[in-house]
Order: sequence, then structure tokens, then C-alpha cells
Amino acid sequence: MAVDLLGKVLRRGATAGRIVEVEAYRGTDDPGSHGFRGPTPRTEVMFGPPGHLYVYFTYGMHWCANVVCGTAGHSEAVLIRALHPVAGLEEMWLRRPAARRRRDLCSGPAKLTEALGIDGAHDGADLVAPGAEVTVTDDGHRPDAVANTARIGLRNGAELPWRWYVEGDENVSRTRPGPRP
DNA sequence: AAATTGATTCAT
DNA sequence: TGAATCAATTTT
Repeated sequence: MAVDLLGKVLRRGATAGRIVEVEAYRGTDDPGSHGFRGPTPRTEVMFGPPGHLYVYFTYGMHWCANVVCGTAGHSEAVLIRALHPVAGLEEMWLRRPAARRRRDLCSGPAKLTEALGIDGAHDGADLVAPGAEVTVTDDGHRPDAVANTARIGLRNGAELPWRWYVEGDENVSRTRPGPRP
């Protein structure tokens, strides 16, 4: 379940952050999922075994990281949308010169991959293998309050309420400062 | 509100 | 082979 990822720690090398915002994408009955139209070279990792990283490139300049959750052949993944930085802050600042405040470091799906240095080279990486470069660990922390809303930035399937985030965490991505049509 | 940017995908 | 798409971010 996607919500189980909230509160866990995503780590790569010296940099790590607690997951505070996620979105779920499920296979062939979710029109917002990359796996909706079946496997392609890009999305084949989604159809693979769980516990792996699905990294894709979008908008011509951004990487986004997902955790594959479904059983093999079932294209289920959870997009990690925001982290609360907990380690390797200096490294994050170096990787993200655009960040002005601490919450700018990882408050968005493409920001956190940049902050941790995750890119296409990590697509398909095993998150639970011994000595894995990128890992998700559970240190026992549990979020206080979890909110559940519609997903963000989708053309299709945007109405499905499959986004979860830790209420009150300043690192959760801001959906909109002002009103939107 | 708009520019940016290029891999991926779907249609010819 | 070409056009449209795109799970964003930054800057104006």
C-alpha cells in the first residue's frame, strides 16, 4: 500500500529524507498510470517485481522516482513526491543551487531526485538488496496525521484520490499558491 | 502565466 | 519519420 511508505526513509549514499508525500499508480485500470497501455521499454520496470526503483524522465528535464509495489506483471508503483531532509543536507544544497530554503530541497518529485542524485542510471535498481545504492528503510517513525487527496499534474485519472501526504509537514509540495481556473 | 527541454509514444 | 505528449520547476 502506498500509504505505508509515508514516514520511511529514502537514502542514497550520505543523503537521506523521510517520505512525506506519495501518489499511487496502478496498472491497466488507471488512466493516469504509465502502465495503462501496457509495458514499453520505459515502463517495463513497473511490471517487474516489487521493491525496485522506477525512474523516468519527464518534461524534458526532470527525473521522478517511484517504488514498484505490485507483484510481477502487475504494474503498480508509488511516486515519491516529497521528502523531509534528514541527512546529507550539504550535499543536497550543492546539487540544488536553485533552492533558497530548506524546504525547497525536496518538496517536489523532481527536486528530491536532484537532491539525492537519483537519475536514469538508477532505473530498475533493487531497493532491498544488501549494499544497494538506493534504499528505503523503516526506522519506526510514524507520521502523526495523514491526509488523502486527488493526485497532481495528471491529464487523465486526476480525480482518483490516490495522493497521500503527512499533514503539517512543510516539505509537502505546494500545489498552488493562488487559485487555479 | 510562460518558457524551458528532450525522451517516449503513437500516428502516419 | 514526424508530431504530440509529459507523474515539473523556474523565472518573469
